[in-house]
Amino acid sequence: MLEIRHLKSLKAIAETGKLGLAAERIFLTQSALSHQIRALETHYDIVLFERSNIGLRFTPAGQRLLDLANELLPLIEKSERDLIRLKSDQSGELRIVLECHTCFDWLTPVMDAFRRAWPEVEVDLVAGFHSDPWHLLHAGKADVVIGGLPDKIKDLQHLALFKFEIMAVLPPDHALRNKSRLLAADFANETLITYPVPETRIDIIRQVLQPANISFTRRTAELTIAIMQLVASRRGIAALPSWGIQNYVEHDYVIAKHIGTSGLWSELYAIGTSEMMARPYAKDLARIIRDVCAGNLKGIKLLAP
Amino acid sequence: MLEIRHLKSLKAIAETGKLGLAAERIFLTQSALSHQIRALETHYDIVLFERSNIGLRFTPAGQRLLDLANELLPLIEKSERDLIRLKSDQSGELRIVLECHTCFDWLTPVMDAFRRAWPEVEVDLVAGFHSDPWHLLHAGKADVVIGGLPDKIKDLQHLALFKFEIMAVLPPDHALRNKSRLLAADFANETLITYPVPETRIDIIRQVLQPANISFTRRTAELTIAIMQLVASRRGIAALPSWGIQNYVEHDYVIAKHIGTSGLWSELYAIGTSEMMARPYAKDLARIIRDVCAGNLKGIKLLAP
DNA sequence: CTTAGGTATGAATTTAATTCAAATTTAACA
DNA sequence: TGTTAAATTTGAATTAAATTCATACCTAAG
Repeated sequence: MLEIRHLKSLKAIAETGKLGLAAERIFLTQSALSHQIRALETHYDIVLFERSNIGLRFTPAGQRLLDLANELLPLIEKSERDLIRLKSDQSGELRIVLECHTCFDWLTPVMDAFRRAWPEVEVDLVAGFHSDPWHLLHAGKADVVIGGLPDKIKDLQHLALFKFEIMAVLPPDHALRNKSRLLAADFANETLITYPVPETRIDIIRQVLQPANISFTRRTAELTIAIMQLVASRRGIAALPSWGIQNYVEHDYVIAKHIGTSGLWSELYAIGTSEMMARPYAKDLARIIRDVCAGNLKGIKLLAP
Repeated sequence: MLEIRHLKSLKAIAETGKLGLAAERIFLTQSALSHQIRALETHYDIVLFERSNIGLRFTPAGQRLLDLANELLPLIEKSERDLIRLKSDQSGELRIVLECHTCFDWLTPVMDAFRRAWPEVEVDLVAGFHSDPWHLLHAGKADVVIGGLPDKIKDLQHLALFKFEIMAVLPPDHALRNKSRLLAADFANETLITYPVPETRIDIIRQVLQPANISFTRRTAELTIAIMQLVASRRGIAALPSWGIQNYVEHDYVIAKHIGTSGLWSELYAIGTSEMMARPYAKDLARIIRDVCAGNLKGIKLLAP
C-alpha cells in the first residue's frame, strides 16, 4: 500500500508546506495529492497532517513517515545511479559553460554533488564570456551549456532544468516603491544596472524594454553584490533572478517587484550535442542540478523533465 | 517508476528462485510478476535476471536492486509498526497456546522478534497439553491459539498464517521406498509414531486413516528427534510437517513421501477472542509469524491475509 | 521427440490513480 | 458582518496502470 510515490509526495509537502506547491513540484494536480494523502490516512487509519488555510503541518505520525522518506529516498537515488553506472563507461569529460551570470551562485554545490557521484568524470567550467556559447558545443570547446534554448537547435539536445522569475530590484525609497509590479513604461529614463553582456542576452531588455521601445541608460557591474550596492545607493535599478536577491530583500537593502503583468520568467536547460546528452553522466548532471536547485533556491519551478 | 511493490517482488524472487513461486508468495499470478519485472527492465533499460528453465538468476543490476530491497523493506516495516504504535496502547499481555507440537520448532525466533517489536507486551507460552485449546480463550487462560480453525468459532476471530504439507516419514530401506506417494492403504498394519496427543488431533489419522478405516498400531514419542530415531531404526513410520524433517531427509536418515493423491496439507491460524485479535500487537504477532516462517521454513505457503 | 517445468506475451479486464469542476473551510480585511 | 483570497476536500469522470487469462514459447531431461 505504501509506495515510494507516497514518500516523494511527503517530501515535497515538507519542502513546500502546501499541497498545491508540492503537487506542482511533483507534476500532479493538487487534487491528486489530496486524494493520495487521504488514501494513506485511510489505509493506516491515522491522521498525517493538520490542515489549515495556510497549509499543512505534520502530525507525529506524518513526521514518522517523513522520516522514513528522508531515510529511503537518498538510498533509492543512489541505487538508481548505480544502475546507470552498471551499464556505462563511468569516465569522461564534462566542460560546462554558463550562459547566465547569476548561475554561479548555485553551481558550486552542484559541482560538488556531481564530483561525488561521478568521480571518474573530469568536470570543468569553461571560463570567460562567450557571445554565442552554443557555438562552443559544435566547436568542441565545451560539452554542456547551461542556459536558455538557442533559436536554432541544430543537432543539439536539451534536458529541462527549471524556470525562475526575474524581478526588478529598486532602492527601498524609490518613487515606484508602492507599485506591486513594474510595467515596461516604468523603466523609461531609469538607469538599468546589468552584467556586462550584450543587450540581446539580457532578458528584460530583449523581452520587455526593446519590444515596448523604452529608452533607458545602462550601466554594468561584474558581480551580483556590486549590482546590489549600486541599486541600494540609488544609482539605478536592476532585474535579477528572485533567488539571487532574496537575502538583500530580507535585509531591506532593496525591494523587489514583479515585471510585467504576469511576471518575467526565464527557463534554464542543459544543452549539448546529442552524442553528449545521451551519456548517463550528462543526464545525471541535469538531475543533480534539478535536485540541488529545488532544494536551495526558493521560488523556482522545476520544468517537466 | 520504481515502487516498493517492485522491491517486495525482488525479495520474493530471491527467496524462491522462481517466478511462479514468488508470485504465489506475494499473491499475484506468474504473468503479473513477469510483466512487472519486464517493466522494470524496460524502464532502466537493463537486464535484471538471467532466465532459464530452472528459474531466475540475478544479474549484477538485479542484485543491486535486491540489495536495495533488503535495505529498505525492514525500515519500511519498522515504520509501519511505529505508525500502529502511535495510535495504540503499547502494553498488554499475550499468552500463546500451541495446538501443534512441531510448531515449537519455529516459535523461538518468532518470540524473539516479537519481544523486540513490542517490549511492553508480556508474552508467555501456556505450558502443558490441552485437549481443547480454544476453550482456554473463553476461559481467560490464554490469549492466542496457534493451530487449525476450531469447528465452532463462537466469538473467535482468526488471522491466517500459512499452510504446510504433512509428509510420511519412512526408514530409507522401507518396503514402500519406491512409491512416490503413500495412500491410506499403505499404512495398514504399520506402526504409526506420533506425539502423545489424542487421535482426533492428529491430521493423518483424522483425515486419512480413519475415513479409510485402516487399522494400524500407534506408538508415541514426545520430541521430534525421538520420533525420527524410532523411524530410522525401523520401529514404525511417522507423518510430520515437511519443514520439520528436512534436515533428517537431507542426511538420509529417513525418506519422505507425499500422502494421498494431492498431499496432506494443514493450515495454521492465530486464533483469539475478537477483543484480543483487534489489538495491534496481536495482529502484529500474526505478521511476525508469517514473516519469520516464510523466511525460515521451506515448503510452506502463506495463506492470503 | 515428447514431457515437465519453467518463462513470455498480448488482449481483455479490473483496479487504481489522476483530473476536472465544483464545494468547502478559514482567516483576514474592509 | 459580509467579502475575498488562499488554501483543502469531494465526487464523478477519465485516464492510466497493473493484473489476469489463455496461450505460446523455451529448454533440459527422459
